[in-house]
Amino acid sequence: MSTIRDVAKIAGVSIATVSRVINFPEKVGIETRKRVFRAMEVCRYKYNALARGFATKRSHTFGLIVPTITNPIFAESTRGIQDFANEQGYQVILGNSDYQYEKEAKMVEVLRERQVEGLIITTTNLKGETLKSLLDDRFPFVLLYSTVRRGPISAVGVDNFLGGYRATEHLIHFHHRRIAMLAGAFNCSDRSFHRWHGYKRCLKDNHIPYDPDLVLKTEYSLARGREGVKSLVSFKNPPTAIFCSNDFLALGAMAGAREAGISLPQDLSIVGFDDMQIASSVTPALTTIRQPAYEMGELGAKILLHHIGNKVYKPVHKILATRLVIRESTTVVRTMKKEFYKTKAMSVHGA
Amino acid sequence: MSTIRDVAKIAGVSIATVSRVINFPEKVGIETRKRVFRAMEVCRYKYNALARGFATKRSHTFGLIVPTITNPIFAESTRGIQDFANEQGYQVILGNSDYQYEKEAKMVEVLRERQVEGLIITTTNLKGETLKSLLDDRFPFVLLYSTVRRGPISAVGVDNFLGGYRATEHLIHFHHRRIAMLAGAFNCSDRSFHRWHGYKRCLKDNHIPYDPDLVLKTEYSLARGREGVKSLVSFKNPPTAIFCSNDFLALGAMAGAREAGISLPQDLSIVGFDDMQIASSVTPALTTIRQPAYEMGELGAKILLHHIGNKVYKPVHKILATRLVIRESTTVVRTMKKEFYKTKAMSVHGA
DNA sequence: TTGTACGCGTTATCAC
DNA sequence: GTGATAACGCGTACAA
Repeated sequence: MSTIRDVAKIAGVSIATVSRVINFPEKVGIETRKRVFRAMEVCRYKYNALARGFATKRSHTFGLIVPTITNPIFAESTRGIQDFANEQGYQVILGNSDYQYEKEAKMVEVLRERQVEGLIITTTNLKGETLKSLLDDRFPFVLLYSTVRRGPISAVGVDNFLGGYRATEHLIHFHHRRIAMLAGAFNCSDRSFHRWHGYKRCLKDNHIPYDPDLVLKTEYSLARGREGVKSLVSFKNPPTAIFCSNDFLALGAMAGAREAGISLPQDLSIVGFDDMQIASSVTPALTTIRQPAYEMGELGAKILLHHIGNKVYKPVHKILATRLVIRESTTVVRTMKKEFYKTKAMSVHGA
Repeated sequence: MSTIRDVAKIAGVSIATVSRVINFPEKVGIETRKRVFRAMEVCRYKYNALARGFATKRSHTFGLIVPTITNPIFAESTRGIQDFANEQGYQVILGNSDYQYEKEAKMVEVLRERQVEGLIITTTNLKGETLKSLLDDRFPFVLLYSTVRRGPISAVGVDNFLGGYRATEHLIHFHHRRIAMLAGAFNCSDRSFHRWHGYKRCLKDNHIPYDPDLVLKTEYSLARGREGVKSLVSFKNPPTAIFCSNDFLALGAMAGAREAGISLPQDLSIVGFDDMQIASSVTPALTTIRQPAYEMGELGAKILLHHIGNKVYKPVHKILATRLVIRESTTVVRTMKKEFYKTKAMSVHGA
């Protein structure tokens, strides 16, 4: 590979001039410029961005750590991040933590050694050493998908508590009282934990006793959703509705329920969380809590770049709005159907 | 940030020794080693992998270009790539082409400037300048998802022709004769083109006339699948089955068909291509051509690393097996149901 | 407008 | 076992 030295020699100028042609062409005489460009062609010169990064101490790269890119919701936010980053001349190195703190910590280590200028992390452990040490070193980073309202860490996420609350409320509105929850393991994500809190609180506010047997903590996957629902419906007093901590779990639960001979949504209402693309195209279309994933990623990248660019660090916390998207996977509890529509008619009259 | 120079000074050794402690600890006396390690702690030394890359001309990075990471099938293969790469001490920079050649070309440019050691590309244009110039420069790269059986370019993919053939054959076996195809635009991917050829050929082999009106070339998305099916079923002589070029299109088609009041699979059989995770969990579960995405990615990365490591370049072509996964979205054409099962019974006797 | 010279953090090749 | 020193390719003062 030829370098600016080769180009300089061929063009009969100094390396500084070549460098200028690359970075500030207008600062170089038109004739010299042309000569340099031709010289570049002659020796098939290719710019070395890594060398620049080394010289300027700016890699124009940042690291992104997600639980796993195979979850479409993370793919979505990743696109948001990439699109903005690329536009700004940044590239992103992607790593998966599989919801394991050790992998996350290792990845942070590796990426920092690689001189990424900043990190976007969907963390598995909000309280871990990793984030603390990032903070100590004043290393630019922002959390994604986390509900952090204050403190020194920048984050963009949604109100998971409220999301859980709304999902549950929607079910209660449909007269469900035996409402189960398929939750992601709490040690994997504070998100699931907050959603569960929202669920619990909503139950309480509506004077529905909390039954711990109705809460299954499991891994975020189709397979676990499938299994979970089967165990749930085998109870002597099974739930009439399930709130799932993410759409994978919900979609898996729908499949599992059908395998168990349950008809949806008549015999079992299901609500998810995320609103991944496919959620609106399945049957019954999934009722779910929508997270604006792409926007979240975009915003996260924007904030990170801002941190990188500014000397003074002022953490920013953004809570984006979620939205309950009511589709077909939830309906009025069977025994209450007549009742429900009567009430409905009345309330319409009342309005 | 402190450097090996600082460490050397504190430990009272030369920078060469510090470097040796980092790379070949056993080559350094135990006492000196300890002193160096302590010095590292003192000045909170962090290794700079970028500087190493600069010095050794090995970035331990490679680039990955996919159409879009939001398509779960590409997320799957990406995981295969990452897992293998990380294991080998490599990181991957991810870029999206959105099936646009210009974006792909630009991305290749950017990544090469970044000194990635190799490239894995799911290309949009097999014949373009980009790949040619990569070849000219003897730059290590491998194609993913492409059917390339010979020539100078390394590739791992599946037999798209055969996949298209088998999908169509399956439909014909179910007595369908009006078989439409929802295809990805041919200028976006040779994959769709080959699948279409398989479809056409199978029709021919079974003496079914090819009707160009039954082939819709469109973008790979849920929305386009939805629209496509609606236009298809509005024909005076509508198809009884549709072969979709990928699962997104198929899933979209299922949703669209239902919106058009068609019951699945009785009135319309649908087969997809990819077998993305969700395909087995929808209703009706999607019959599709399975591609081993994760393995494909893994193998691609393996081949790339091999190319990077070896001086002599010998292209390798791997065609992985696809598999027709018959689930619930395809069935015997309505009018032929009785006929079909009679034949079936006979053939059982015959066997 | 153009050129000289140095620095960035590491590896690598010699000597000792 | 250890140290001195020259690369690596670029940016950037500063000088001309």
